[in-house]
Amino acid sequence: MSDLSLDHLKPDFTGATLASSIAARLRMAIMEGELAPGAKLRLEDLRSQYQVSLSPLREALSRLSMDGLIEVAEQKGYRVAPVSLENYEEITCLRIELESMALEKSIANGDDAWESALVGAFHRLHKLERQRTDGAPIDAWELAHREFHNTLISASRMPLLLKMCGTLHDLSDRYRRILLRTRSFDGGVDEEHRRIMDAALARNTEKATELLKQHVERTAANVLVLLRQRVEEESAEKKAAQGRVGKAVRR
Amino acid sequence: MSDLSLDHLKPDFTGATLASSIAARLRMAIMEGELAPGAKLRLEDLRSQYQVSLSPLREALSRLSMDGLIEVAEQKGYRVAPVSLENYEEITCLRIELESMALEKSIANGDDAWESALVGAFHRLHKLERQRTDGAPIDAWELAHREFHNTLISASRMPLLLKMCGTLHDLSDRYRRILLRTRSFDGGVDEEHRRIMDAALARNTEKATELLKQHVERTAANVLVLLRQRVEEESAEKKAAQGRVGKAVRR
DNA sequence: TTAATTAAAATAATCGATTATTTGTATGAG
DNA sequence: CTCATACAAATAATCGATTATTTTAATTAA
Repeated sequence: MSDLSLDHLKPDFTGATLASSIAARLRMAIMEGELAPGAKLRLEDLRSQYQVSLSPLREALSRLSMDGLIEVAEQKGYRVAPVSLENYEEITCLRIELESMALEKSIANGDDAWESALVGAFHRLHKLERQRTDGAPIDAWELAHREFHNTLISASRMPLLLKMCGTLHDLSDRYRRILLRTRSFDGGVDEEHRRIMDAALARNTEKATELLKQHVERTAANVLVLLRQRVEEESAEKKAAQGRVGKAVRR
Repeated sequence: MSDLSLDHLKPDFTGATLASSIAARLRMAIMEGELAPGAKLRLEDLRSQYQVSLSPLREALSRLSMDGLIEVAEQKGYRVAPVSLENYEEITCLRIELESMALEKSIANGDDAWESALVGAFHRLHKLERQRTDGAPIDAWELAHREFHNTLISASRMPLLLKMCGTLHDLSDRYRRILLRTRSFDGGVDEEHRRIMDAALARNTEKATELLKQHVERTAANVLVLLRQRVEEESAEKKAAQGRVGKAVRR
């Protein structure tokens, strides 16, 4: 059912190649913010940390760069993709446009298998949602959440579009996971998912896309509050640092 | 003005790294159909052909895979992305949606610099258009054409969207260049470009996006005629081959 | 004849060492 | 003191050889 590979989110690193295993581990570290946005990635450090040679490491970094999680500067090196207000707003805007389009096609084309896959994906997510208050299985929830959104649009018969939506979902998730780290249980999300599913199953395209849009926008609004705070803090720090340098130079 | 790098389309291969140089050369070979869709890419062959080691070669292939020009199968190898009716239809559909969105934003945000860049890009394209009957500078036209479409949407302030549009443009171009290889002069295209530019400069969003849509669809229709032929021929050949095998087995 | 099994060849993935480039630091001239 | 230059250290890019995996071909049994 799923055209969009979810392999890189699975917790086991038994990928066929070393490169894919390293890519998965790096991806997780970046998604969780363990590797901070904008951080420089020195090849030698990574090499010794993951105990691999340069070849698979470069391969892994290349792959992450194509998902927009890493920036590459020729001859200069790699760094974790920085975060910014503009970037998150663009990601959100594109998610709404592209996922809506995909959902519309999916509703038009979805068959019985799609319907049951959707019900199943929601069920799994719903169960994890209730367990989410006791912290532990956050990764499982992230995975189920991604899978639910992916299943929604999986009948669209547009593999490229699905890929784009998956990439945008990941980019968006990084912001959410970094900024909403200490997140409290939010029953509203679960209900939103259910209503989107219901509208999709009822083949009510208008309603489904509208609900999806609201769902994405509401999450984005929560993230944006904290992101704005963080950006302001950082620019304040920067100014303070510049002030100190100015004084030092002056004397 | 241009957020979207066009470096990889320039004819000089003086890229900073070997990997990017190889990537550019491979890209050109694929875009021109010199490396046929679906063709297997053996590392050893490429290595000896381009006189490089495996490291930069893999790096180059990774980069092309992220543009969808190459497919990677772990432990199995690389192949040139195959072509299909469905794939081309999806590319066209996405181009229309995404370029329209980008054009809309670009018209909303475009300043004086954007306007003059657009006029300049059209001028360069227009001059090459008239020379195009005498075959030679086809690459120059392709580059100017890409640059015109890119400039149209360059004021959208959405770098990710620009990147997606550029990628889709390349994918679309491969089909056009492979199938419309012996293309005769088409004055209509030039006129279409001019009308799109005029509508954009007049800030007529509705008209500009509609004209852009028609422009993309008209080109796509031309390609699709030949693509359908080709697909039919291939399936016929396949049947014939199967027939032969069947006979051989039978006797 | 077909299907399963195994050995050999071809091919992809990885490694450790080498080369090229950039970055940081110190020195000296204006 | 500032800017420029040159040197040294750090880092990225590349290479040639090695290891692991897949594909092909040959062989045998059903």
